Amino acid sequence: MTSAASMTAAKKRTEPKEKRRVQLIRATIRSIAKNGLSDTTISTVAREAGLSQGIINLHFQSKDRLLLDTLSFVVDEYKTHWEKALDRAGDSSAERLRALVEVDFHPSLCDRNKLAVWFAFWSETKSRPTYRKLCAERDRAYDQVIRALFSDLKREGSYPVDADTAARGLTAMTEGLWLDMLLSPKNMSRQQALDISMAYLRSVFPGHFGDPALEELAS
Amino acid sequence: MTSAASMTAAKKRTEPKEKRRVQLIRATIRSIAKNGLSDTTISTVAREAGLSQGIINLHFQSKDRLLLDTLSFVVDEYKTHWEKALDRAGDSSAERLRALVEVDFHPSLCDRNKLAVWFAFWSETKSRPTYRKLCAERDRAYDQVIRALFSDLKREGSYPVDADTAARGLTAMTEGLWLDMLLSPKNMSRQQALDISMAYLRSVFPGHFGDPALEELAS
Amino acid sequence: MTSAASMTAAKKRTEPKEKRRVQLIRATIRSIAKNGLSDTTISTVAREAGLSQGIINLHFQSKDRLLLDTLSFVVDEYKTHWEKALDRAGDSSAERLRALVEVDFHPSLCDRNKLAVWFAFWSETKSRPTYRKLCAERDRAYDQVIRALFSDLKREGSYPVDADTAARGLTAMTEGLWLDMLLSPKNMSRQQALDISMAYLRSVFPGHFGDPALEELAS
Amino acid sequence: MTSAASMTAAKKRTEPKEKRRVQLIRATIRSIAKNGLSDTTISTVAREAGLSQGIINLHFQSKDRLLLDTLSFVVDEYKTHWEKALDRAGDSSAERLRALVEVDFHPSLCDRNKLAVWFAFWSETKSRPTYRKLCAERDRAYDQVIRALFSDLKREGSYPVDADTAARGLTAMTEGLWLDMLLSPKNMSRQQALDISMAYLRSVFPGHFGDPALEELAS
DNA sequence: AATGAATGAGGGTTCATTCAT
DNA sequence: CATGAATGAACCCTCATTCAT
Repeated sequence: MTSAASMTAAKKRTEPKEKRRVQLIRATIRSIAKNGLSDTTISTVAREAGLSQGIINLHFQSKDRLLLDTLSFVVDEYKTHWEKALDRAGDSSAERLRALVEVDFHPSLCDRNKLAVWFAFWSETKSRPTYRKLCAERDRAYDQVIRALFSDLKREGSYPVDADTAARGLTAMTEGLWLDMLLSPKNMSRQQALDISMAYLRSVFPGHFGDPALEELAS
Repeated sequence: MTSAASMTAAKKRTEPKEKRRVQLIRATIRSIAKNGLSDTTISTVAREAGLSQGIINLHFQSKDRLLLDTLSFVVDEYKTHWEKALDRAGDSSAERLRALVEVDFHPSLCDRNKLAVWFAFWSETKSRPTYRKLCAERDRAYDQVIRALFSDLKREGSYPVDADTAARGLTAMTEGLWLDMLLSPKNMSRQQALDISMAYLRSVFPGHFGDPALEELAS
Repeated sequence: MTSAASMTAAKKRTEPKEKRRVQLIRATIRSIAKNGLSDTTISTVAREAGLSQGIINLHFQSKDRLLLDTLSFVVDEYKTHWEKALDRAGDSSAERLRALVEVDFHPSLCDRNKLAVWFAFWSETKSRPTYRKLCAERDRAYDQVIRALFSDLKREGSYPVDADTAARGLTAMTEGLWLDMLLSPKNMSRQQALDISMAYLRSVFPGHFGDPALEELAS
Repeated sequence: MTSAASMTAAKKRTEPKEKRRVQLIRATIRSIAKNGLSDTTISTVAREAGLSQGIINLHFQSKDRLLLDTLSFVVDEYKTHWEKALDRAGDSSAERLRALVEVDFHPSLCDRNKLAVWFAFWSETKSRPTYRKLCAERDRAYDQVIRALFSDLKREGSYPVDADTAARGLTAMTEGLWLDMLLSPKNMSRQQALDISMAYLRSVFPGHFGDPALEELAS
């Protein structure tokens, strides 16, 4: 057997493994959304994935690991989208800020299943240091960028509000809008959430962030 | 035996029952905060209350009812404080709005244990219609009042923002601030949360809601 | 206080006690009939009696004692009726035998609640020596009398069957008829059971025990 | 791999499942006989089977279903033996009747464990419609055959007794004999029970059913 | 004598995990 | 790799018993 052949074999053995993991993580997300975290069992996840019960302890050592890896998956996905958005955005702080807000309400991140997952883990953060650690990383990086952008904008013009205060208001508002979308999607669409966020930015930085009509076209 | 004495005797038999219920509900709140909703068992609640396991099915028919009654308790408590705050507040819309915001961050409502409870139930709302119903009631009443106040204020001066949009931004921001207080209390104190909210109101209604320095003194 | 007075007082204290015991035993009988022995709890009995839960351990030391006393009650009642019937009966063996059979299907002994109790205890006899002992006493006394009567009758005429065999056949048939009355009362009335028993006696002792038409009038 | 081999493989996965079920049902029968129905727990059954507690809810969804399936098992087994006996029996009604009586006291059906089960379920029949339904089926089929045979015999000769009355007397006597065997096996052996039954048939249909000495040889 | 709140052992059941296939 | 039968700890709940009133 040639080295190339064995490599191929190795690939074949390991690559599907990663696919299975993702398949199971997606099943976990659906199960948490459908049944809640306390009613998510190895059995509900396996059923959601269309596989047998034993498979989870085969690919993850335990249910705890599955949940942690699911959280990691969502955290990483969020970070990736957010960095890509910054890369694609223009140079102006306003544009970059808008890009971040838009990605927060982009369908691929902001769907109800994933929101359910975020809040499920957040709500157990107080009792699970491991969850907290994973979430905290995301928050720190995100906060820094947002604050920097707010500082930049503040320096450009003369606005009454303190930059940090306004920045933390935005992140809080985003989280609150996510909650509203989770609790009653009929009363809060992604578009409405985006509008509310942009209105906030306009009132903090009058003159920037165009006017509502244009926003809608842009999205 | 006088009538008063017999009344006392009668009370003694029935009153403790309600006291026990409240005692157990408070234990449930602590357990949810300490262990998370999925790790809150009849046993953890009983231990938290310093009583035996059997007592919970004696006063609540099932664990499910205990949880529902706990949610009801928190919902009712919130509503009560909020109505009292409105009663005490002055006549001006600005004052009434400020009163509502202050009550949202008042220690008796906004302590970390209760926040943990709110988010625990919110996060299972998608899979538990009963939870949703209880939460929805609270939200509806609250939203209406907030929007009415925003409408009033908007009518008083000429501000650029749409009243509803701004109102929904406030409720979202409040929820987001609660989440931040739950996730990292070191980074978000009640006072900071209040400051951020008031800053939001100032930027939406320039001229109202005084200036930051005064806020701090007032609290 | 005179001696007479204290005796009266003592009576008053003890007499109702016995009444309560009987009241509770009757409630136990109803509960066993209604719920079965395995679903008869202290609570179902208390409810059936219209009294509080604690009362049973007050009058009986334990649930086990309550059940044993209930069995004793039924056993004693049966014995009493049966002895009275013999006292009232004439001198001829045939008459005495008929009297015994009639008492076995007399409404006061042979009602469905009590049948349910008999079979409930019988069915646990294998695992409960105490039950067996109580039941065995009844059986022994009853069997002896029946066999004696069969022997007497046999001696009077010349019948083909062995007396003991025929006697044991009768007791077995009686028990079987009780079971049929318990299982499907619509298919087996007291009168039918009596008819079947008398027909048995007639075929064992041709010439005795009149004919069916007369039996019916006699009952 | 041949088709036969794969069939074997397939069998190995599914067949043990049915075997386990029967194994557990047999354990249930032993437990009911040993402990009584009210003291038969999932734990006693599992211990009797030498397996773990969880296995019962794995193969039967609940304890209730285990009990129902146990009853069904005994009912079916009885029916099977009884039909086979009829098949093997000769053509004459007398022979067929004797065959039925013999099967009622055949060791494989009439052992004390199974009798305990029959009476355990019968005694709860009043409070459990599901038990009643299962038992009623057995009774109906059995009664019809017995009555038909009694009718046939009656038509053959001229006997004084009503066929139905005599038939119902036999079934009742059989049940009563079973009870006696359960309550005091020392006083009632299978042979004695058979003798008593045959004596009954002889006295109802004089001339048929040979004489006792021959019976003994035949069994 | 009677109540009913409280207890805690033990019931049925669920479920994460293991392991033979 | 994947399965699913089997395990047993831990869950929720019931219930016989105790005890303060």
